[in-house]
Amino acid sequence: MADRKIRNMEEFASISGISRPTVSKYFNDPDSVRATTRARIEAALELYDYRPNIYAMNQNRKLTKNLGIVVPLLSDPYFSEIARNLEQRCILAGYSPTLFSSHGDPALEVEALETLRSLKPAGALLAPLGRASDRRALEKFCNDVPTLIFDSSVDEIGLGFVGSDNFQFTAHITDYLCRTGEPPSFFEMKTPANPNAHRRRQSYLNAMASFGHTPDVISIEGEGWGFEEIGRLGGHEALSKGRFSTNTILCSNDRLAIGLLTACYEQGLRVGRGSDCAIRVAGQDGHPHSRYTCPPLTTISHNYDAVSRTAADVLFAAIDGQIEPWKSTRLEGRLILRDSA
Amino acid sequence: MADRKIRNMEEFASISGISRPTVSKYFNDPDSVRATTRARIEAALELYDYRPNIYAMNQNRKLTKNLGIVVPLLSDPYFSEIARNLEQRCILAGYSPTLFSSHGDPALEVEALETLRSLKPAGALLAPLGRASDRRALEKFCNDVPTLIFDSSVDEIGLGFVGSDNFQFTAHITDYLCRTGEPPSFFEMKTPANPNAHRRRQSYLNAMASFGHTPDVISIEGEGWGFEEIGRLGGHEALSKGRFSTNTILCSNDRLAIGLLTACYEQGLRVGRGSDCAIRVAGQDGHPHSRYTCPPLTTISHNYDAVSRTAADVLFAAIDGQIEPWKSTRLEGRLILRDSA
DNA sequence: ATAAATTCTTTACGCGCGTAAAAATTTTGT
DNA sequence: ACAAAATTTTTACGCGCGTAAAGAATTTAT
Repeated sequence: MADRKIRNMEEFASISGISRPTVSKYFNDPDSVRATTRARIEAALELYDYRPNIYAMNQNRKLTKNLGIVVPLLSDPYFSEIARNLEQRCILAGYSPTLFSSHGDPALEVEALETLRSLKPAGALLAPLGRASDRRALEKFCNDVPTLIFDSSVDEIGLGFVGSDNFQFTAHITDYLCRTGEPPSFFEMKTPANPNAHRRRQSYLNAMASFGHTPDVISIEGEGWGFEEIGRLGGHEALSKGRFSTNTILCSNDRLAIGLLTACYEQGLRVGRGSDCAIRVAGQDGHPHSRYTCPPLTTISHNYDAVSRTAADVLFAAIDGQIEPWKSTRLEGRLILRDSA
Repeated sequence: MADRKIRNMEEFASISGISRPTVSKYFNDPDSVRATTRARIEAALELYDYRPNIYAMNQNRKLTKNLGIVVPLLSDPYFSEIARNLEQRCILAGYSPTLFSSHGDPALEVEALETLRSLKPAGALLAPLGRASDRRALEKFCNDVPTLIFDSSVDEIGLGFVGSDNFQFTAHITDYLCRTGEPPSFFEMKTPANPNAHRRRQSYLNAMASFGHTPDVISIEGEGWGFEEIGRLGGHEALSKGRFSTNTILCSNDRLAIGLLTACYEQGLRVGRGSDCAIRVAGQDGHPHSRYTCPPLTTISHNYDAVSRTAADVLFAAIDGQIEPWKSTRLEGRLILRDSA
């Protein structure tokens, strides 16, 4: 590899003996130039390894291939997992995804959207913070950029919504718990960040009513995104004050359940469905970590793959010009039976 | 807020009655213009909320304020945590960080660096994949962009290296384990992705030798970044074949330990330091999740804050022109005593 | 071989902004 | 009120590339 440094397309074009517009055409679609010129360009590419500046490229394109992916919190493995999945789909479809995390902060969420705007994206996949989100900012962004909302819905903005069917989630796992033991108490945060939490509580209430059981909701204090610690502390308090009316606890999400499991451990309570166990604990989400708790956590899992595939497909279709009315797609979860309940 | 859409700085300038170069100057440093003009601009800003295109801005600057942060795998909470920490420091220092994940793939790591190049970054913070990294590509990048390597070192490239003192880590926790019970066996992956693993094994061997104990290294099979599952499977095999020579196991990292804890649970082994426990398990890293395992994991924790602060400071200093010779900074870890060992 | 079709080169402009230099304006000092 | 100093406006070019149009060159068809 010759080590002369190529500064721009102009230089690369002249050094490879091809005109710049043709080189530009090549980079937009290698098949759009004659085979012989393509070969010449690629030969030069071998020698000088030049790459067009992606940001300059997108500056003057009518339709860029940029996509934005915005998630509330990358340090939550649930989001990092789904973000990774989405990124790969975008790349496979020929787009250049850029990932943003709101870090749980509504101001940063708006910031991320503004930065994203500068990329002139062809579209965006956005998982809003939820309750705390700046609705107006999101809506404005959706008006300018084809945006698919996923994970947690915010009004009827954007191209549509793709997420999990939280009613089905909770109904399904509540049903399972009722059939296999005492009906569950419901363990949740009093002021959840995510609107899905409300759906889950409601679904729990519905399910319990339909089975003829008395519901028992324990709403614990705690702000922010440190769900495990919130669950642990709330769990300690609830356990020591005997606030659970049954021996079965359905948590609003897996991270809360993980914290509760720790609280149980710390109180010497054996968790599981064996006769030697004092308590059953179940979560919701199918969090990547739930397999490795002790005991492994029974949960109802998002269909990660289907959610991200559907979300990506809807966005790609919209970018390709297929206009569809706003639509909400909610995918069912899969019950994962493990030892905790 | 008037809802006329501003397309570019030209439009915003004319609508606010200020010339574009002055507006440009304002955005680069609001204090560089007269107070009255600043007020006029900001008044217009209230009305029309325009934002300069960040990518166009950086196109023609000699020194941008862009920074790149590249980590091997965002779905590992260790990296997402340190990435978040670094991002905030960059923002506070007035930079615009962009986060990239290699997703465990060397090709994507190179891709990320190439994309990053297009941003004309003032600098980069890079945590290499390790063994699998394309050394030459990294080196070339470091030659062009002031880059600080963190977490795992690769030769003496870039401005320097900041990470944890893996020798101290393992020596310290090995010492603790020896003093409080049986000397530990060492549980690791045979082909670890991260070079730190080798230092930890070596340090374990050294420590055991210095205490006059016979070392016992169990190297398990497994490729990739699914450490928990690797640890669980390897743990099952090692446990059932009786390959641990003592009742104390020091894992090469926390994620492996988490998998091993699950294996212990599944084999009905009680983990902890109580007399009723069959086995002690310790990890290394201070993984965000280690607090919530059952039992909570004894580990030696990275000084996340100091690592990221030092890394950021070294980079900022270099960007500000302070030329220092290449230097490796390795920070000590803090022993976190919990119930598992 | 010749005409038609395709592809390439040349030329030129645009994206949204940084930045430099000279001219015009405003502010400051006295 | 006046000159000096500080700021702003005007003008112009550059960053790295997309893209359109017209003409030149090459390939394909007959």
